[in-house]
Amino acid sequence: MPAPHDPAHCPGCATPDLAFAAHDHAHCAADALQRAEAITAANGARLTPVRRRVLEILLEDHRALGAYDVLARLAADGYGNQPPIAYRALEFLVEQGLAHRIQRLNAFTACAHPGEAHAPAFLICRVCQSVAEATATSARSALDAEAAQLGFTIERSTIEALGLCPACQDQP
Amino acid sequence: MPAPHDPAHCPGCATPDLAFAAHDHAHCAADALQRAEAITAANGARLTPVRRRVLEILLEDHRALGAYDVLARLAADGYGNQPPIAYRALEFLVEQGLAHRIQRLNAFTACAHPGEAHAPAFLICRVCQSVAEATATSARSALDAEAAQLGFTIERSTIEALGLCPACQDQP
DNA sequence: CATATGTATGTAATATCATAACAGGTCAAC
DNA sequence: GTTGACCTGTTATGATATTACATACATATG
Repeated sequence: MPAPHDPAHCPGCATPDLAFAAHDHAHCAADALQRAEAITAANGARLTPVRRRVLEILLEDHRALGAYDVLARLAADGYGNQPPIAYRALEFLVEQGLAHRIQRLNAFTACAHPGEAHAPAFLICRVCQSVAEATATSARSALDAEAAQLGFTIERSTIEALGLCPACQDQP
Repeated sequence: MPAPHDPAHCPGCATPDLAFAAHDHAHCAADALQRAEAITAANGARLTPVRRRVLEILLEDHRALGAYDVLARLAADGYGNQPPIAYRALEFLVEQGLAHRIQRLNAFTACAHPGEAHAPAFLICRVCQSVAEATATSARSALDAEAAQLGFTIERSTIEALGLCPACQDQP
């Protein structure tokens, strides 16, 4: 079992705005993969070659990829090139908390904080397409409170924002 | 120009949980149509027969309909039955603030509060499929604050929750 | 009234996203 | 080494959405 993640050794990982902060991305991705091994093992699930490869592809940068983009990459690597190949691997990663689906984009992104229980909000830059995970704890609890007042019980909620990331704001 | 909307005369309309409250839905829908006339006129836009009909269809109940569902209804009424017919009318209604798109469902719902500036959260019942608009003011401002802290500027945000409405909770 | 202009609608074709159903392969437990 | 669970491959199809172009309609203007 790998050592627990230590943000102190991961420039960028310590901040919640990982996608927007300069950081050692190779480390960031390698670390995520290592944690993925641990998490799936702990869950009794198998991080098979296809699944692992899909996670690697998603981890290449902090953006969201469509299932067919992933599929094309898989096919280039010699895996099957039918949609279910990609959808199944992506579904598995989402179930394991290793990736998230971005509703607004019909696309998927690697989870920036695997293993930590969280229900993030996504900040999507409409220029560079980068996707950051924000914690959204207070937004979510405000929403829960309002729903409760209406007698509605929330089971899952989606919070996604479209706009400009810090870098893209500076050069309009 | 129709009289301004008076919630006092619209049982249910005064509450934010319109979709879940018992109310005179015929009045609710008729009123929304009337307001739609006023709003489009004020915007210099035309509420043409197709567009009006689409709005009527969406207003039939507080649920979300897919573009192809709407299209089938239009075709039955003698309008064209190619996808752009429905998508264009829906897009128009969304632009005019008369309908909303529910990302999670790839579907559309009539706006419950047309004419009032708002950026609602949607509460979607997974059993009866009803969709309520919540104001989500505090959730949205919490989200804005967090994004601002990360240097991200939000232009549009989507807040959608899936769960159980009051009625469906009572009979599981 | 004629006609130019912008806007709306109709239609064909196609792109994009997603799943159902089944066949075959892999691997670990027994 | 057979069983059973799970994973992958493949075919087919369904669901959602857009592009491009043609036609019709409305309004403003000569």
